Amino acid sequence: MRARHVLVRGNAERNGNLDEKPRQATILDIAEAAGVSPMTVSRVLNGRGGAGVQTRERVMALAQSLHYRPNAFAKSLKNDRSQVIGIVVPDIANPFFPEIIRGAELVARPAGYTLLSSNIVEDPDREAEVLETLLRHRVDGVILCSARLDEARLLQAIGTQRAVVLINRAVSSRFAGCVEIDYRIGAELAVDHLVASGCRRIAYASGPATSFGGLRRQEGLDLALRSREMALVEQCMFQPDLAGGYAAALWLYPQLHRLDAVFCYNDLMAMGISAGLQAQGVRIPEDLSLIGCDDIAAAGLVTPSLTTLRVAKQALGELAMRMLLDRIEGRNAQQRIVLEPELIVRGSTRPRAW
Amino acid sequence: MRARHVLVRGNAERNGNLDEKPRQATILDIAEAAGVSPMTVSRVLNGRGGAGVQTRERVMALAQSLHYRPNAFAKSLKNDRSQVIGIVVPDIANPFFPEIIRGAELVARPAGYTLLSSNIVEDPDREAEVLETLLRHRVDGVILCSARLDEARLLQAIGTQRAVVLINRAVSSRFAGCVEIDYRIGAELAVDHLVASGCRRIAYASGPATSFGGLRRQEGLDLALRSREMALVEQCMFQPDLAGGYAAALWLYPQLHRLDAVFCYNDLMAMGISAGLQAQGVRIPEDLSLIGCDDIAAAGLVTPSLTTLRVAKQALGELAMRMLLDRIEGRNAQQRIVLEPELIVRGSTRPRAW
DNA sequence: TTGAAAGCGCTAACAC
DNA sequence: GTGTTAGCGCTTTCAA
Repeated sequence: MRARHVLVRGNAERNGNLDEKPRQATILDIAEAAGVSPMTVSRVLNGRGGAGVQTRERVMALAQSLHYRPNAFAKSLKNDRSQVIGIVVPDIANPFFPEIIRGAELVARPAGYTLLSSNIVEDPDREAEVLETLLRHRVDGVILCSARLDEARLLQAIGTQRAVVLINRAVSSRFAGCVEIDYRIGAELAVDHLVASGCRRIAYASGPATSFGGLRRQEGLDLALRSREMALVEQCMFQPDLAGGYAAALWLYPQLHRLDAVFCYNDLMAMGISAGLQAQGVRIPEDLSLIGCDDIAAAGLVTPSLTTLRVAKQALGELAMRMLLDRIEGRNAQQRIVLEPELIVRGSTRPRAW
Repeated sequence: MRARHVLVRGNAERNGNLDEKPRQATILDIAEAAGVSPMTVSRVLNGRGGAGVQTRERVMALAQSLHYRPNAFAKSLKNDRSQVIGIVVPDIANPFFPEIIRGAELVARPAGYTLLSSNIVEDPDREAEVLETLLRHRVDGVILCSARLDEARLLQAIGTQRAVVLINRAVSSRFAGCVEIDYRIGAELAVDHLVASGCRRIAYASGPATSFGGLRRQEGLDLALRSREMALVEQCMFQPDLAGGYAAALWLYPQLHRLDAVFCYNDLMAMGISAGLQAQGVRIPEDLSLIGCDDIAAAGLVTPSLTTLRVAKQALGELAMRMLLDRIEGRNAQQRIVLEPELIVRGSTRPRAW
């Protein structure tokens, strides 16, 4: 053993109380025990070259036996990188989003990043707050799903983030990458199908007014209907979840004589409407056709099974994460990705033959 | 303005490249600008007393205009507390868990903690890995849902965490707090109901072998059946999700002549089984009664609607988080909480009158 | 009321 | 191959 390094603090001194668990071992503890400098330990532990074989082995063994665990803070503070990525979703309880998170995770983990997911419960203020928290934690990047903030606040909030990818919300690609679903095409497909199956009086049960995707859906509906010299008969706005769907059902019930189909913001809403109306004796699709959006797992299991626009949720998450990693590393090649939804025809709409 | 503090680094120097965004302002930047010491700034920003009114105002204004944002790492490194709590769930895509997370969040936020949720995709190795990551990030505590690790690995993994609460997994309360569902009582309720509605030949579609709650369910079934001089007719083990349910349906189909009811590990499985069997022409509940567990939102919407054991998911999360906060602060008063599930009778089991 | 010094754990940059 | 120095941003302790 060579130079012996100064024992900065004895164990007794480091523990406030000797009864407590011993403090986490640090690189310094290993260095002392191994009789080398902290720097050498750091090198070994990080697999950088330039360390004698015996030294390496001694250090490794000690790290093991002292239960050494690198302190992520110290590392991040030093490196100015946290290896953490934030993902923000409007509602974790909507099965649409966990699938996106899964996809993102699939890409993030092998790349050495940890995912920090936050749920904003459909509240724009909370969204700003969450973004701020992520900023304080110096996340290396953020994926923001269906941002509910208005343009100004959004730009302000993401302006200071290191790298951002938005899902279902477009901004100039200078500020963030975007992965979008082409809901206009989706709406077109839906209208096509409804009209072909004999529907003429279509309503739109929209979600939050602040939803970018919701606007796109509506534009798509308007365009598709106008090209057929039709128009939306009715429109209502409720929370994009089951409870919102029930509420929408109550609202729709007295208007049923004027309608023969409802296009819904998402599957949860459609399922709520379906259940709510059926409880009143309304027959789906005989009395009313219903189309959802997302194709969450439950859509195929409810009765009647839900006709819906399928979105590749996991792919969405994967693509967004890949794009974010590119942006973090300064490879900004791809700025915008658009996915097209697919119409899945099931039992909540009348067959075309009708 | 009084003493002028040394300008440690000019802005140009601090930014590698002048074209890049300016670096995040630090407490030092504010101190320089305000002509006070960093310490004073720290005091003001943290609302600790002991700072002149004018000083305070000057500092506050500067923090604002420089877009100061505290660096969570530096704080944590210094304070040895991260104000972050980890929550680990087996599968984020199972609607059961987002509800727990929501409950936990509800309690954590007002207490000043951020939630870091991780999904282990039903893989014990991944669970150990995730726990290790949390440890590196020095989370202040961990809520572990339905831990899949065996006892030895579990104790090892949680031994070094600062505070731990387990959901649906019991260990000595020295190591962790526990919040449990009393699945034995649940199973008893289920058997009661099945027997009363004329079922005699009951099977159990179990989830992961490593699930503590799964074992409890089975024990409950065994006890309840034995007291009636009955026994499980059959038992199978599949993934606790929809796909697992479909698989179970395939397996069950050829055995149907020997069965009149299946108790399922969770609702997702039950829904999968229900859909799978109905696709084969099996009538539920006429040919087979089905009971799920959890009462996720979809359970009431599928056809037939699912008889199930309702668990207070959000309460579960809230209670666990409260217990964890207690533990973090050394108030270990309450060590174990048990919640009882409630039988929700719906359409997937025959009426008692039968 | 305010400041100086020191250190949390780790690692680039530069010795040797 | 290995060590020294310095500093990431913040706060505790002690001093003025």
